[in-house]
Amino acid sequence: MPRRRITQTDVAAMAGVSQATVSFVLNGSTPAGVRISEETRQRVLDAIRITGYTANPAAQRLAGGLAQILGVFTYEATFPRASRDFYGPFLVGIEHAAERLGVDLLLFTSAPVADGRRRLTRDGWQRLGVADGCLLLGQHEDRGELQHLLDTNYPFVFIGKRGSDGGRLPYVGADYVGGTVRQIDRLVALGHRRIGYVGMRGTDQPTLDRVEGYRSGMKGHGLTTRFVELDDVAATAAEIVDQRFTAVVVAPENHPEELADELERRGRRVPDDVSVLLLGQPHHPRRGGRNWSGFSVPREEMGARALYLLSRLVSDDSPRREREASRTPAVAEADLHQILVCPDVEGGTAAPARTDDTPRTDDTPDDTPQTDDRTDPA
Amino acid sequence: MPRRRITQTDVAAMAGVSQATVSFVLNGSTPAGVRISEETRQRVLDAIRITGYTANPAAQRLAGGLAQILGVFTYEATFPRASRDFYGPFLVGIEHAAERLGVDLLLFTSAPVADGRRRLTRDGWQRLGVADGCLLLGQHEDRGELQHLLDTNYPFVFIGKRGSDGGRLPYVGADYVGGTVRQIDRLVALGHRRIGYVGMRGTDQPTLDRVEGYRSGMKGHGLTTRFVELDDVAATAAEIVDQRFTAVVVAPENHPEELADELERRGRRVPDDVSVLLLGQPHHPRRGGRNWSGFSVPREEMGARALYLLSRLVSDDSPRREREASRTPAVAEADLHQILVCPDVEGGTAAPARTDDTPRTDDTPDDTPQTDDRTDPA
DNA sequence: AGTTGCTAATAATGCGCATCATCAGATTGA
DNA sequence: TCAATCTGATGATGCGCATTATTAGCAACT
Repeated sequence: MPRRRITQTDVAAMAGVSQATVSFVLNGSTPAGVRISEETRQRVLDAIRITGYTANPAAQRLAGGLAQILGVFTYEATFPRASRDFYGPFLVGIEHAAERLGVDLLLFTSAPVADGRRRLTRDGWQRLGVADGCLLLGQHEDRGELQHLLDTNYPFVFIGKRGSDGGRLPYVGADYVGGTVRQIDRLVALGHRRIGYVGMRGTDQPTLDRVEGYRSGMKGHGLTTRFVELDDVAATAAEIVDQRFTAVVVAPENHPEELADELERRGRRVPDDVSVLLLGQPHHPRRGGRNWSGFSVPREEMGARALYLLSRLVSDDSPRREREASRTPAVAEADLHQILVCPDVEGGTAAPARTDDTPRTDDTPDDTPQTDDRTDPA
Repeated sequence: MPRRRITQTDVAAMAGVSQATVSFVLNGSTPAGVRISEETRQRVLDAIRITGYTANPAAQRLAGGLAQILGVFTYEATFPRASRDFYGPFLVGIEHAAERLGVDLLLFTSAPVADGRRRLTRDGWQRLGVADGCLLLGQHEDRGELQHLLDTNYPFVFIGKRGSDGGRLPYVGADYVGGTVRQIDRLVALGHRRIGYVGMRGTDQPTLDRVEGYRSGMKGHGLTTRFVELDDVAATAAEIVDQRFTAVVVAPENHPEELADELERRGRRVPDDVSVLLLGQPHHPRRGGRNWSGFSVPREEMGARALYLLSRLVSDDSPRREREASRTPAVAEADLHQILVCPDVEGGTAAPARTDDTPRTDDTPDDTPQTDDRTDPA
């Protein structure tokens, strides 16, 4: 029935104590040697229960406390739909975690968008302050933007592995390397030897990791790495046919659906003539699309794990936490960088190599030394 | 480079004015006859530009201003996935609108969840206060919860039409009635006469509206309404066969996919023998699912429109707005209740009635008076 | 009796901002 | 020339909370 917000002062009045006492009771422990008797504590708790008091997050935050609000900043804009399809699952995981943690989520949709990318501008990061901490997702470029966060000691967690610059940045990533290695293993087990990699020359972490996985997987079997990197899907398909690949691994951003169509247009059936493994989920699942074999990125779990991690960082950073630092262990160094397994997907685009089609009929690895199509720094 | 937040006081110092002056400049107009000369105004704006100042939303909100944060409360929990699939599109539209409005979104994931439904408890609504206003989506039950919002004059907008209780509640809904009527029209145009309705006895607004649309559509053509309301999908299919329906309209929550399978198992092909029109989108689109004919609910647009409406209500309610109320028109009464058209979807589950199969071969409406399967209050 | 030590609480302060009440100085009117 | 009016700004206050500094009360020593 109250027209006005119920404040700590209201609760205090009802319990016959001061506002400060209510605050102390709510925050559990006693900052500077302040103690509250069990009796008054109960009286205050009763008053809270009766009035249905809940803290005003804005005030909490302003006073330097925690508002139980965690932020989500997405570098990619929500539109066009494409990115939304990709980020949706992360959000689902994040929301689920938020539900379990009992926190609200703040989506920073106000940040200015320039050519499809959202920027964390100098002033933009000030708005992050309403939230106790923030999740960052997507490829970002600006190094300087991050420096601010580091400097101000604002808690944040990246979703997606950070490579070169990642030393001090907490993140939850996916094991693209391991996932890709396993795909090579699968193909080899099916008898494939001429396995191509269709990849963009992106410098983003997932691409780098997939390439690394491919290299190391092929090397492990003594096979030669062969990259196909053409802009045009049709040209790529032609190249695959020319090179007599019996299998290719493809990153989702390389239009696998169209690629398979092109292959079949050239008389190569998938997977009968050519196996195609997808290194991640299709970006734009469409009606009647193929049922891809490959691995999947545990996006929901990544989102959830990232939020849990953030939540722990936040409580570690809170002033209260620093005082009791000795009691409970802080977030372990090891937890700051989490890499999640990308489970294999059994679809319909992988099949045993056709022995009459492969250059060699025996099962032993191709051991003729060949030069790599690319210079390999490793 | 600043370690600390930049505040209005910082800006004021740089511009050689008082903090209050900065606030006035930022808020544009002059609350109580306060005037700022153009010259100082420029000096302040320059200082803001140089420092990259941005208001602290928490402080703004605490001081009774607007934080440029709009809330989203979902009555359905995010998990299980089902509801997420349904609510996702709304969120997409909402996010898009938020981007354009330059506001952040606060998702109230902290509200307690009981058997899949999130509750807006007495204390929970206090947390809404961080946001300037709030979007409510999903079926809610508790009348009392809403009363609070009304009482406190907190701006909010429902997504989804409000029926009985809707008089004073602003909402953006979908025209289920009209959409359903059009489906009947389509079927009749295809020669169908025995058109059944497969519906749950739900009392939610969409269900009520679909039933109303079906009734009025059938009546318009002088046809008899025939409802099938069985718990079991198999039994429903059997009933459809028994009744020799040549077409049925189905609500998405009634497992249309399974229903069609059951029909075909009974030797009735869809759409050759029985046309099936879906009254909304499939709730769980699955790989290789049917390409449904029917209508679609413009969920993204609903989300976006709702946020725009909310944004306008918020600025109307702000104290500043009330002062200049005479200058710009407030939100018109008419805009408070928006009903969006549900566009037809041309899928593959509608076909002309097979004349050899229908009880009558002529094209004239069935005019033999028959009693309704149900009592029709209309 | 006076000092120390301890418990249990309160008063006071500030976070950053919006807003109201006030005020100094310039201009006008009689 | 002195009050009345207008212009352009400032000071003070409070939003609701966390936190620090302070105090009141009381038992235990010396």
